Amino acid sequence: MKYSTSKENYIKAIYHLEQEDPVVSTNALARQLATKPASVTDMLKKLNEQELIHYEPYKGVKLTDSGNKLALQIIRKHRLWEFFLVEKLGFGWEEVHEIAEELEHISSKKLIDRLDEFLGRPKTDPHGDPIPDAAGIVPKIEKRCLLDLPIGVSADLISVSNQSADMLDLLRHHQIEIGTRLKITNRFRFDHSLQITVQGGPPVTISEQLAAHLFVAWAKDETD
Amino acid sequence: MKYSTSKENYIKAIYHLEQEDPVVSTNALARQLATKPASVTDMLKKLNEQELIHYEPYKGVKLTDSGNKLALQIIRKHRLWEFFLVEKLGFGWEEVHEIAEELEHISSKKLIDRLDEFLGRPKTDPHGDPIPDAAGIVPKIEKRCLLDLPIGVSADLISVSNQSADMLDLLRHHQIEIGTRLKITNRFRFDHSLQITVQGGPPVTISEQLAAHLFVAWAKDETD
DNA sequence: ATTTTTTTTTAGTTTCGCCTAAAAATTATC
DNA sequence: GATAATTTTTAGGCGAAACTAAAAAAAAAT
Ligand SMILES: [Mn+2]
Ligand SMILES: [Mn+2]
Ligand SMILES: [Mn+2]
Ligand SMILES: [Mn+2]
Repeated sequence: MKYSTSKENYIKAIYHLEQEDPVVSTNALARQLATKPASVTDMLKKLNEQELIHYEPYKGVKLTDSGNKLALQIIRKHRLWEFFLVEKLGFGWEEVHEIAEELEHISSKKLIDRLDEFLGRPKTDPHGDPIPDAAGIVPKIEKRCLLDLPIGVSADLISVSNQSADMLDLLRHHQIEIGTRLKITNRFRFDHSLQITVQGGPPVTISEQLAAHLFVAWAKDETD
Repeated sequence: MKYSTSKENYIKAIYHLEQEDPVVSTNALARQLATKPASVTDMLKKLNEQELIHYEPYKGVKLTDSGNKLALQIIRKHRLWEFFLVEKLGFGWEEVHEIAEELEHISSKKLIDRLDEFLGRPKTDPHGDPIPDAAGIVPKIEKRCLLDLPIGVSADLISVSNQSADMLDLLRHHQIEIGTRLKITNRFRFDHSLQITVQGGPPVTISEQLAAHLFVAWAKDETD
């Protein structure tokens, strides 16, 4: 089955919002898709008709199994294209999201499987997000928010949960990227800002806001 | 300026039809785009409004300079993606046209220039058609129809003017592809079929129909 | 120069995806 | 529990891109 770009964007948005709250509201969707609640209601009726979602008026929305499967296919395409753009074409990781937003709607299944193979079946995209495989299975990645990292423990940056150009600019300024080793050396009560070291370099401070978007992994017993 | 997929397809179709006849008819466009003449008339009014074409009722249509420029950009994208699909992802040359028909509408200019660089700035696509450069300049490729090749002169296959799966299947059966060396050993008056050798192998016969879609280049004095 | 045929345009609909404004349902507050 | 605020849906409409059927213009044939 083939769906319009617009429908695919709705399904993907519902998938992402479901991660926060298992039942998705009309308003939340309208915000996410930069559209109006009335337009969302229209579309929800159609998606319900096609059994991609479970929808009852006033009761919010959930993906059906086939909706979920479709969402994962679109996310797979999005993240594989992002990987291609960064690794093969040399794009900066803050430039790729917008382009992938278009490429994710190219319909050929064979194309995406060949691309996956060509790229070496990557497990994560340039923002550290996991890439679902052809069967829709999402590799589980162990990660915790940087805010939860104990002082003095080294951890590697696994992913970022905000991919705005502004945030990624800031990260580049601190010379932080996916894979960079971070260690918290101090926490400040007043504004919850953190003093950290980057790759063992001199300590710098980052805001709570920034830290909240950084996700890291560390070994349980590693206290170097 | 950004145009809809539909408008881009019209502009490209007009460009291709102009190569045959400098003034393009409503019916010819409808045939090419698999749509109805009435729909074409509707669209021509809009394209005229946007000054992509010169259109007067009943007088046919021509691209304006900006329409021509746009057509070349779309063709550039189409052919670069086809090259990518064959050379990097290992697709057969008969599979790529349909996928490129979608990819050609991805809007990022930077993407296409990076892709061009990544591919090594190819001059021709997998069907032997020239790829316009970023400025819209089409490399001029010397070629003549195989039907015009004198008997006994060796020539290389430069391009094919039909990319249907059926025709490309037939070529594969004869082990003919772009770059293959061909020589005519006999012409038959009755049906204008040709006896040819492929890469110096044993002679085979091909129909006039097939030969009409094959374009070759040979040196003036080469008579080996 | 008519008449016939073909091509093209106009008129009127349809579907999709969006909008605004107003109504209805739900949720929060007093 | 009534009232107020918020959320969601309905009603009506719009632009894009297609369609069918009918009218008009152009081209071909007699
Ligand atoms: Mn998208
Ligand atoms: Mn990403
Ligand atoms: Mn196309
Ligand atoms: Mn081609």
